[in-house]
This record gives sequence, structure tokens and C-alpha cells, in this order.
Amino acid sequence: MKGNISIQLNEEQLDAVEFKGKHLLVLAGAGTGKTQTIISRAKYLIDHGVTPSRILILSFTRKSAQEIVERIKAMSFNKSGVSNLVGRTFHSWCMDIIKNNPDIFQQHNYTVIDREDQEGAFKFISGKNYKDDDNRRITPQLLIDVYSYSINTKCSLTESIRVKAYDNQNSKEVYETIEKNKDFYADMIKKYLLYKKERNYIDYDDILNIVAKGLKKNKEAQKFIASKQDYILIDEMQDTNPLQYELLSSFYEYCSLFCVGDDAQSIYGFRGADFKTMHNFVNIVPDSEVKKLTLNYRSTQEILNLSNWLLNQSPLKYGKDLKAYRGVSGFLPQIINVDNDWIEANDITDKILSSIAEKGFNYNDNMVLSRTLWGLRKVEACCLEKKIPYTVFGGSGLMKSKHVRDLVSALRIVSNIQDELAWMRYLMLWKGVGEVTAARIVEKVIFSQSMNEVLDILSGLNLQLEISTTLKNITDLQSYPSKSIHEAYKTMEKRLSEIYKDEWEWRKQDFDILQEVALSTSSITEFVAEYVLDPKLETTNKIAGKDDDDVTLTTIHSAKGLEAKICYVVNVSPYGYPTPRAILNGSDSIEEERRCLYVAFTRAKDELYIYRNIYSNHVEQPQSKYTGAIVIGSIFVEKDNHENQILITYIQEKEGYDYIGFRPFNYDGPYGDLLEFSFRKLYIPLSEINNKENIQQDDYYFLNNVPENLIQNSYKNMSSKDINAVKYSGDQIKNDDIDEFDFN
DNA sequence: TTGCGATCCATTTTT
DNA sequence: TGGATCGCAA
Repeated sequence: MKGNISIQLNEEQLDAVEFKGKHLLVLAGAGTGKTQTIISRAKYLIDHGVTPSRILILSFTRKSAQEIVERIKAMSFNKSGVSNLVGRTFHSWCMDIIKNNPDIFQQHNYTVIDREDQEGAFKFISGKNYKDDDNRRITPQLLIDVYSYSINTKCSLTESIRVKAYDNQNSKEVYETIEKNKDFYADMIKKYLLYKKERNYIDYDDILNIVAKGLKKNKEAQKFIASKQDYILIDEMQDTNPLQYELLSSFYEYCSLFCVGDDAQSIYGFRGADFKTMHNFVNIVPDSEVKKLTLNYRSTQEILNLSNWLLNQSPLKYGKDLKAYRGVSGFLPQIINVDNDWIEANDITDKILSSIAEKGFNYNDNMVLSRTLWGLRKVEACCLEKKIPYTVFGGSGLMKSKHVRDLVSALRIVSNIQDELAWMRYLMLWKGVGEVTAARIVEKVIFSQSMNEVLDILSGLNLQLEISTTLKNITDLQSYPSKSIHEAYKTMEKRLSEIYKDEWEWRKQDFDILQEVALSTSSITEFVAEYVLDPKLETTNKIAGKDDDDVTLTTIHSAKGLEAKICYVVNVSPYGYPTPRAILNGSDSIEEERRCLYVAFTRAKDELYIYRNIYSNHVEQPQSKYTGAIVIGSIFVEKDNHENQILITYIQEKEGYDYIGFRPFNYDGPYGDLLEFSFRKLYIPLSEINNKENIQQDDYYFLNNVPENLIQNSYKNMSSKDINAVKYSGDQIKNDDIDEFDFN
């Protein structure tokens, strides 16, 4: 990637790298060589006689941790012991600590479960559709969020419910409602904790929690574990949450912390990270100092101007004013207006192709960034069509796909007989076995002491042969995960191919990769843990590029640390930034959206294209007190082009924020084009409109009594009975009137 | 009880 | 878009 092995550090970087005190936080702006600084610090330590195995490198994703380690190794290849240098995520580090010290933490035959399993557990406990006294649905999803947030931020249940279930509102009524329903949440969480315990499950949060709490309680264990290393180097410090700080606090005394991060790139608030914590670093960590990096090596000044501007629009003081080492290039970031997502995707892929054909770039000089995973779908489709090789970053990859989980469920049973979720999944795969039968079987086998016992019970049940054969064949292969995948595949292939039909051809290819991955683990238990912790091993890209030369499609969250010469940011549209949900959640979330966009912009080195769809063809809107403001607005009929439907466009306004790229209304700088009103389009079938004879093109109307379902399905089937379109002749409706609107 | 077809519905972000 | 859920027939 970045090939230069001898690295020139600037003064600021050198000052950080040669830090002599105990703990240090390096506050580093985007592109200022954060990773470089960590790498150089490691090299500096090694060069000054520190044994590599005494250095621990923590990063936010496994990929970036490994990359850092690789680069250090490349720089210090002649030093002895450098191959022992370790790079981990917080989770995989803690997993290792638990695995290597089962007695200290009292963890022996566990199975690590992921989000989908957690959902399964909560479904089992709470029922799928529990409604509380106020008829609010409490889904398994929500229960997990509440539980997880409260653990990661170490906050009270009430606070967690308020944030996750009540959109961060803090009115007296909300508190009263929470008080009323809190018992239910508490009850469910208690049952979940018990459920895990009975089945030897450990979830994501447990992995950190077990170690963090354990070390706090036991001074001796703390000293023992902490003494395994002298230096901890941490990347992406801004994403560290209170639980992780608690974990680190056990190491203050024994290790020296070297942390690097950028508060303006903190985008993991939903997981409990608070960017303000960075500002308190010296108060939280004893004997610590803060240094800054301000010179940007990545981008042109034009790109930084836009990024700086974005932060400066905030009421918060980020205090970032990035200066480009490279200076100006004369090429301004471009804003491209598009009518719909397909035009957007086509334009991006055309630009990618011409960047290669006309400007001599490679595929991997191009990167497409999106706030959401599905925002990349249409670009992906266009890549397929135009035969552009690409790799998708972020989201669920191989390990979350159904067919892989199906096969892995067999392995999980063998490694932990109490793994009820795996049992259910495995049994229900087979023909003639549904939920009820599966549950009956589970009841019989779950308390078995050994696989032999299990197999005996199964053989007495008159089931089809493959069910027990598969398990039998892998029982003795516990220490050979790769082999057991192979064996399980042999007996399950027939059934799986029946289930997945014509999808099977491409699905089955994944098992080769899976076997490959499993080779590096030494037991099924370890393999399962590994695959839960790193669930997005190589997404199979349908068109592979030569020599890894492909276009990167990525969510902004997965783009941390990435960069490319040409970046395309999709859907910087009304309600793209901030999203309706963020608006609803209030200023903290809105600021996080700003930082997301900032991360996206600052990935670009040379060229930045920002796509905006002003005429969004589906209506997204906050389900909140603002609903009325959106439905009631000035509306004009544009044209009748959709078989018996009229297309209306209405302008949406809300005080405080404009919806497009945080653009203030009075701005007239070089990026003035970022300002637009927010237009929305809505198709309404003529048959649904009462006095349709009044409707004429280019006339202004307003709608009243537009039912919710019409708004949600505006484009397709609309079935409402009471749309009332009347010619508008009065004043505009003001916000005060929203309260009178009947939303029920 | 299972399994299939139809319909509804929601849709951030990740370890 | 597809995933989850519902309703119905075998």
C-alpha cells in the first residue's frame, strides 16, 4: 500500500513518537499520519531495545490491526522477535485473555454467540411481538440494544431505555413511561443472563465485561494479566467506550499507553463511544499528556477546505483546521445532482471507467462511500453490469450468510452440546422437522454428557440417517475444525442444495474459503469464537480483479483508515445527512452524522464527487412531532406521468436545520450549491382524490388528512380512502398547527 | 405439524 | 429489496 519504508517524520510526529512520559494521547486530524505515528512508535520502541512481544497493538478492526503489524514487520525485518508482535481488536484481545486463563475467569466450555443468536435467545425469552402497556412493540432487537448499551456505557437501565427506546428524549412523561415499563425490560434481561449461563454462551459484551470486571475485582489477576506487556498502542481511540476505558484502567499501573485518535471522526456513539471523552483524557488517565498532529498529507487543500467548512458549521467547536501539505491542485470537489439512484450509480461507474481509460488510474484508486450498506447496492449492480471488479467492505460477509450458519450449527453442537440455538437451527434444516419436532428432540438431548450419549438418543428416535451421521462424523474431529467442515459438508450437501436450489451453485463456493480460514484455528470452539469476532472475512466479490485491483465499495463506518485518489460519496441528499432518525434523536446524533460525512470527505486524496438526489423518489420522514410539518406544506402538481397517478412535489422546511449537507441558509461561498430546499415527490392515484377536477398542473395545493400508509408507500400501491386535495388559497401552515393534526 | 405461497413491513452504522 | 410473518392446504 504505502510503499516507502524509510519514513520521514515531521516535528509533531517525531515529538509524539519519542515521547518519554507514561501515557500519551495523540490528537490527530484526518490524514495527518495517525497510523504512521503508531507504526513509528512501535519501531522506535523496538529500536530502543523493547522486545516486540512486550508490545500490544489494539485497533478497532482486525484488518487495520493486522495491517499495522505487517507494516511494522516490514520496517524492522532484521530485528529478532518481531514476528511475535501482536495486533488485536479489543474483543479478540479479551477473548485471548479468557482463552488463555480459563481458571482465572471461570470460563471453560463456552460458545461465543453473535447478534443473530442473541436475537434468537430474546425471541425465545420474550416472544416475538411483546407489546407494553402503551402498545409499544418491544422487539428482541430493542432488548439487545438496551442491554448492550447499558453494559458498554455502564449506565443505568432507565438511561439505556431512554436512549435506545425513547429516542433520547428526556421529558417528564418519558421518564414516567419508562418507570412504568422498566420491570419488563429488567425481567427480560434477567432471563437472558440466566439463559446464557445455562447454555454456556458468551456474547460480544461479555467478552469485554468478563475481563474488565474480573480484573477490577482481583488485584492479583490484574497484575498477572497486565504484566504480559509493557506497551499498549491504541489506534482509533475516539471510538473507545466507557467499558473499554474500564478495561484499560487495569493496565494504567503496569503498562504505558500510547493512544491515537481524532475526536472529529468519532462515529460510534450508538455503541457507547463518546467523543467528548477524548477531551478529558488527562483527567481520566493518570500521568498522561496530550499532543497534536495537524498537518495533512493525504488530500489537496480544496478537499480539506470543504471538510473544514463542514465542521465549522457546527455549533460545537471541533477546533480542526486541516492544512494540506500538498497544497492546492486547482480541482474543486464536485457536487453532482441526480434524479434517482440509478442515474447516480451509472454516473459513478462511468466516471470510474473513464478514470482508467482516460486518466490512467487503476480500479483501486476509486472508492465509493455510503452511509448505509444498501446505499451501495445499486452501484454494485452497475459494477456487475459494466464488468468493473469491486470489493464490498462492511456489513455482513461470508460468515453471516445462511448456508454457512447452517453448516456451522453442526460444529457448534459437537463443541457444546448445550448449544440450544445451534441444535434448533441444525435440526430444522432437515425435511419433516419443524419447530415443534426440533424442540422435542432438543429436550431429550440437551442434558447429555457426551456426544456418544447424544448419538444413542438420536438413533432411538427414528430420524433420517444424515441427521446423526453428520454429527457422528465430526465428533472426533474437535481439534480439526477444517476437517470437520469438510466432513459435515459431505453429508449435508444434498440437503443444503435442496434448500438453496439455484442459489446453491454460488453459495457452495464459500465452504472452500471457510475450510481455509479454519486451518488457522486449533479447535472448533476457537473457530466458532473466531468467526463470531471477525464475521466479514472476504466477501466473495462476483468479479475478481487482477492483482487485487478492484474498486472499493464501503460504508463510511468501515472506511476508517482507508483512502483513495478518487472518492464518490453517494446520497448526500435531503435526509441523507442527517438521517431522519438522527434528527429525531437530537443534536448529539445530528453531530455524529456530520462527523460521518467528514470521515467520508477526508478519505479523498485528489478528487471528490458528492452525489445528491434532490428528488428522492421515496418519502422518508421522521416519525415524530415533525411529521405534520412534512405532510402539510406547499405542494404543486408537476405532471401526470404515471398511469392515472399525479405526481406532486412539495417543499419541506424546518427551522434550525436545512436538510442538505448542513448548509446554512445564508452561505454563499464556493460550495453554495450545497444549498437547496428539500423537495419531495409523491405519487397519488387520481382515483384516490376527491375533487380531482380541481387539479391542474403547476397549481399550488396542500393536502390534509394524508394517511400514514400513503406516505410510507407513496410510490407504489396507495390505498387510502380520504385524500382531500383542495386548491390552496390561504397562508402557509405554520408549525403551531402541527399539534392539531390528528396522527392516530 | 410442516411447508409453501402471499402479504406485510421496515430500512444506520459494528465488535 | 428481501426478510419476517401469517394463513392455509396437505
